[in-house]
Amino acid sequence: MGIAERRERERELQQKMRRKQILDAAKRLFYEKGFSATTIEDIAQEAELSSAAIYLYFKNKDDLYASLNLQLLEYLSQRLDGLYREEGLSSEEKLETLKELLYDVFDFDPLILINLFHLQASDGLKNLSQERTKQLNKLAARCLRSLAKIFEQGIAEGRFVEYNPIALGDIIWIVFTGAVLWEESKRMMNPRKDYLKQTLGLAIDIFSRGIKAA
Amino acid sequence: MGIAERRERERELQQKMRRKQILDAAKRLFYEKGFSATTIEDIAQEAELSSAAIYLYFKNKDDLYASLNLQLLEYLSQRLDGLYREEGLSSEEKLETLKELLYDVFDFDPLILINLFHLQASDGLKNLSQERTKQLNKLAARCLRSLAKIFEQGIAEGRFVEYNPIALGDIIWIVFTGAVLWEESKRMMNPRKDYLKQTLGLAIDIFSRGIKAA
Amino acid sequence: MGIAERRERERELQQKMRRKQILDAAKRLFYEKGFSATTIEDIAQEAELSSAAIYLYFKNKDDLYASLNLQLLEYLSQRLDGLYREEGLSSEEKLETLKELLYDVFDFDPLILINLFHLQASDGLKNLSQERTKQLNKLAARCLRSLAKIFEQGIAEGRFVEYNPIALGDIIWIVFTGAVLWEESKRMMNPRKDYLKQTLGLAIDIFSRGIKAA
Amino acid sequence: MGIAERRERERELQQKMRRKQILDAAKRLFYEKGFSATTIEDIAQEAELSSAAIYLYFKNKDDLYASLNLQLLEYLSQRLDGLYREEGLSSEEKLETLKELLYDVFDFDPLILINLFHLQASDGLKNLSQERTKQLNKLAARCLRSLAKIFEQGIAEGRFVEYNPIALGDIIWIVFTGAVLWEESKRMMNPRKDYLKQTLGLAIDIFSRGIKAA
DNA sequence: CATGAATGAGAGTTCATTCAT
DNA sequence: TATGAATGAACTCTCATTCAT
Repeated sequence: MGIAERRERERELQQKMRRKQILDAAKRLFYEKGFSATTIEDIAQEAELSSAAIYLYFKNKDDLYASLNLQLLEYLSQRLDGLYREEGLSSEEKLETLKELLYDVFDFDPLILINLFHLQASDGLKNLSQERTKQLNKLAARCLRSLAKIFEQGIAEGRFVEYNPIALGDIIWIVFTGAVLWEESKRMMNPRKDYLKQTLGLAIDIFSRGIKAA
Repeated sequence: MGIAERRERERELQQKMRRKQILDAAKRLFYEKGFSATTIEDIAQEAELSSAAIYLYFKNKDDLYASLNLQLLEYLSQRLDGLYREEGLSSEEKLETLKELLYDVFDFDPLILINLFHLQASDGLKNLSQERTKQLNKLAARCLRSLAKIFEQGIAEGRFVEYNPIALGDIIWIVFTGAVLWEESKRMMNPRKDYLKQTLGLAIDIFSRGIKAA
Repeated sequence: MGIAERRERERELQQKMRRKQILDAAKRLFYEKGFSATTIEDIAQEAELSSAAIYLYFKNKDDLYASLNLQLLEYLSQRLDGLYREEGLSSEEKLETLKELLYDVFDFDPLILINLFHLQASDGLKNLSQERTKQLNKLAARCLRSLAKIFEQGIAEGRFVEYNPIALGDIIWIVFTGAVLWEESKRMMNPRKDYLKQTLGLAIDIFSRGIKAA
Repeated sequence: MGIAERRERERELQQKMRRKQILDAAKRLFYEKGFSATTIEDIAQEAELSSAAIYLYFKNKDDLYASLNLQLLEYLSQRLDGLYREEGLSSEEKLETLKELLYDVFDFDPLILINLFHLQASDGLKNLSQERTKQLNKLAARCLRSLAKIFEQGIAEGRFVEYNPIALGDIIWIVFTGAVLWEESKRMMNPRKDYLKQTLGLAIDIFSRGIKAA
């Protein structure tokens, strides 16, 4: 039984590694060539597998794509939740920290993040299965809720102007996605330095000043 | 001669109408189903033509797509340029007007605007012809320049904090695209009311407060 | 009535010129790009007409192609017939003259001649109407008969070895077509000087020596 | 290991058979209907495969066509080279043998040979990839060189008149291609007996007499 | 578990040809 | 007579997906 168990565990590990292998390959390719221009065959080659093998790990192309994004959204959601629950920081400090956090998340995996926003921004969602869409939405909603909560706090503490905290959360999200996509789009034309950190930092600074109670 | 001339004019009018007919059909479909999921056949049917006829008016699918976007970008570019050159308004008033302007542009043709941002945000650009990409970039650059100029003015007048005006222009652009895509994405899940105007308004208000010189 | 007549004549002249205009354009294009790669639109543009207009003068693309070839075949047939009937020349002199004649025909219109042999050599014939095929065959047969007759004479006069004159005619034809196509094919790779005259000359010289009665 | 090896071998065999299956189907169809009138679908059906499957074995239609021709050209090239290097034969005997050899090659695969000459004679070459064209030319050049060498020998031995051996090689080639195409073209009109052997034989006999040193 | 082989379905595109004007 | 506009019918090629092994 011990043996069977070990085998079982090994198999699962193996499976997870294969999945990761495929996801990594896909991530790179989707980022480089875009979703529709990336073929399963491409991914298979990059992952050193046959294209048929992909289907052992993912139901289909869309599923693969969504899996990719869920991963990061989960991470982001956790980080935001953590920030919101952080006891030792004032709302203003939290906002300051948010700047770092968002850039951190981007830095953690820029490719996947851009993929995520592409998904949000384009065809992607329309061809996804209901179930996947639900999952993605649930996570995105959780992220936004965490953001809103931070503003709620600040308002309650009298440090922020009394705007609708949900709207404020949305705006942060908008700035984040907009900035990532925009800087990415600029980089596509002219792959120079990466201005995201600066742009995002400035945007959030201005935003902070803009909501600070007089 | 009069006859020939009239015929000529009529023919041109006819042509323009056909183009518009096709562009309208395409716009709706791209918006509904996304670029790659929309077939030429779909567009042709929607426009009540044969698919071969589409090729009389557009070189290929990409060309059709780009035409769609150029149209609006041109419009936006003109409006922004107009605003920048407006003599009677203070920088602050211009910022206030910008809010309206952006919403106007969205209202003028939401479908096409979303298509435009999808293009920026996704696969689109990668598969476009060099020439088209250049055109699009040129127009986008012009928009951004107009935005930057407005901030330049405000800073020169001492009304705005001395941030880099180009970066400020970028941030407005980011907020605009981000907001349109985000509200759109929300609407896709749950096509309720349209919150863009409010969200965009609030974002720009906060932004204005944030850059106002003390 | 005189007027009507003149008009009638003018119209016919006009028609003939248009036909020629089209045939010339087609000839050049078929030669340059090959039959199937040449579109009616191409021809129309080259002839400064609309593609629809082509159909006023030719039933369809194949018809146009065949017309082209009939023209030259007719010319060739007449020349060969003339040579055969020539009274003042011995069979050997006729063979010598044949050399010139063939090169003349080529020189008269290389494009069309190559087209003709392409037609013989490739797809062309298979998609032609029965009627056209018949016409072409009749003319080709007449050419070959003339050639055969020349050899018949030579044999009767005891100057040529007693080979089957029809076979000899075929061989001349074979050498002619083969040489034109081969030199053309060489020229396609490397458009240098034109060796046809030499090659053809040498081939026929050798052939002459080969059939000369001892 | 033995098993893996055997499987490997079996797979390769299978692959080769499929390729041959396709090539055979294509050969027949190209011959019957010509290159451009033959669709991939036709070939697929004849080979009892899906049209998509064709693309597993050949890059595209042109590639398929060229493969067909390379095959035979290679064979011909080897045979000619062998003849040229043959030690036991005099130049005259080699010429005699050439007659047989050429007919042999034709007999070996008339369809493919005619396809080859069609290719040389028509559109084909113009739409082929540079690389393929090069390959074909290289082989054709090799054939011609072998022919030229045979004549060189004969001239050196004083058995042939001192014509340019390269030109003589060309003429043989011309006669061969011309004869194949011409007899084929006659057969197309009237599929009776096959006179190629006779015609070719006679042509080369006459040619031999024509270059024999006095 | 992994894969090579195969395919169905469809996409974009081209073009000879027609027809109202 | 001439044409601009339109189209039907193909054709080549691609790709996600399946299945026997």
